[in-house]
Amino acid sequence: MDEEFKLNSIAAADWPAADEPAEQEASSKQRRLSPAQRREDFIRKATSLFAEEGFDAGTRELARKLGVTQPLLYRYFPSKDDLIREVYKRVYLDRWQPEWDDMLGDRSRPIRERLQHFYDAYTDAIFDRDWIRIYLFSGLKGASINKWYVSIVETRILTRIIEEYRHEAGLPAQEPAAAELELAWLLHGGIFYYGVRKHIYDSPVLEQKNRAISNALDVFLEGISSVFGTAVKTRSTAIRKVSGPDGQD
Amino acid sequence: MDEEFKLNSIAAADWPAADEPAEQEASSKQRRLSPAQRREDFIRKATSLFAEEGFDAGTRELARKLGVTQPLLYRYFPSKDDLIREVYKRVYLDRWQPEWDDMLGDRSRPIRERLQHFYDAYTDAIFDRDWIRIYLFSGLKGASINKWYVSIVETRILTRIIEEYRHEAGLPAQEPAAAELELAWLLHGGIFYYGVRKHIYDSPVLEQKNRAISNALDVFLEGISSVFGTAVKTRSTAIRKVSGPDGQD
DNA sequence: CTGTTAATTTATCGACCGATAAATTTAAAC
DNA sequence: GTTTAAATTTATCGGTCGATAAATTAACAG
Repeated sequence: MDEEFKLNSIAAADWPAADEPAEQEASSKQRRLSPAQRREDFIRKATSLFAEEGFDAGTRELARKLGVTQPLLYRYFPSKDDLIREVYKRVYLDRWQPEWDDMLGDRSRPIRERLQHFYDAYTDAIFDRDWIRIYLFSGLKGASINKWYVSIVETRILTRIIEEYRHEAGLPAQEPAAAELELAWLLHGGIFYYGVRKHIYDSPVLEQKNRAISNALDVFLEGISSVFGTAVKTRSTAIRKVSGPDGQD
Repeated sequence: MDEEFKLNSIAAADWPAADEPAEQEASSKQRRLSPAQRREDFIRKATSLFAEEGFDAGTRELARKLGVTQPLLYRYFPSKDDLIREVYKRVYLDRWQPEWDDMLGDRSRPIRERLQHFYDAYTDAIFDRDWIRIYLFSGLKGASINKWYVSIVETRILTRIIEEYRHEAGLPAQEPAAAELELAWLLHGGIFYYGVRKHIYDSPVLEQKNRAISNALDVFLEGISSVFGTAVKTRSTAIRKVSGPDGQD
């Protein structure tokens, strides 16, 4: 892997000049856009097109969606692969919120609360049809940025979850063991799969996402404490019993 | 969805006649194969090719891998889509083991043991590069057989897990609530994601699959019993009872 | 060996793909 | 209004795709 990626690289629209002539507003009758705006439109529409049909979707269809002709693409991107790379960056890099890094490590709050806040926010960002489909498409394609992101999840999220759990449980601090990391993957993958079912399989999921997360965290934290051999105050406030949406059971 | 699927439809090689002239063995110098054998080879190679490159992989590349020319494909399949459908059937239908259906419902054994046996066997069958990649490719494509399979998982596996858990925990029998099913999805998705990491992301996973499953089941069963409000004998290697915060509040 | 059947190949079609070059048109500068 | 730069379109190329028709050739029956 000889590519380098950086989270939140403000790579947005900093090409020719996105702020000179009062930045033309998106009038529908506008026949020409500023290069920055046009480029932005290409990336945006390409993201949703590739998300739906995969990266084999044609450049002509993309141009048609933008109301322009196909060769225009090549004034803004040297090749289709370059466009794809821009889409990658937009999807993978620009959605990571820096505060997530601190969120999990804030020991002034109980871990149960931190995890709930984190996964609520994190899934708000990535349980998005475009994001999750492009994530899997790029994974199937073996894109290096996908493997890079997986390692980010492991170091920035899962390792930290285990570390913070161990701390709150009064266990000695240490590098998380492989089996512990695997348990964190169980939680993370289980939550992630909620998004897969919703956006890839188009399958019905429990409507209230935050409730699904809350129950998942309860099960995980309760369960992990017995497996690890030490209990931790975990339960969130209300839920005493899992039940249907209207609580009838 | 106007298609119908059936698990374990012995759809293997029952086309023209797969058993007449002593069924030619796969000699490398053989220039012509029996139609049944040729068709079988097409499906097999197509499975691995589509698994690697997606269903957009070309028919010429497929033929090349078989050492034949591309138009020959069309003597065995009316169209590429028909070939893809055959691959679907092979991957989705022929791998389901009928005994799995009973495995989960055998109340003469504790649920912990049943779940371990089931997931060991189930993942032996589906944590296969071809299977899991075609599963996701077809999901992204919106193939009806994929949606059908998801519903099979829900009715044949997840619903049963909840029912059996409730039974063993002494809870009243009832249709699993949506939130309960969602928790079963958490376990199932978490385990499934192990295969995704391994075969889609090509990411390192805990070597001993059965240990990952064992830990996952410990966490799940211990956790769910505190969330459901009733404990169940779960641990594989008998350990003390967890200090479940006794869900009554 | 001869004749027949069918498995396989050769040749090719029309559609679509990503990409390039040249012509055109818009918009802003003067 | 004229000029000028560049955004956009028109035209087109070589390659690949799925698919069809016709020619070939291997295998078997007699």
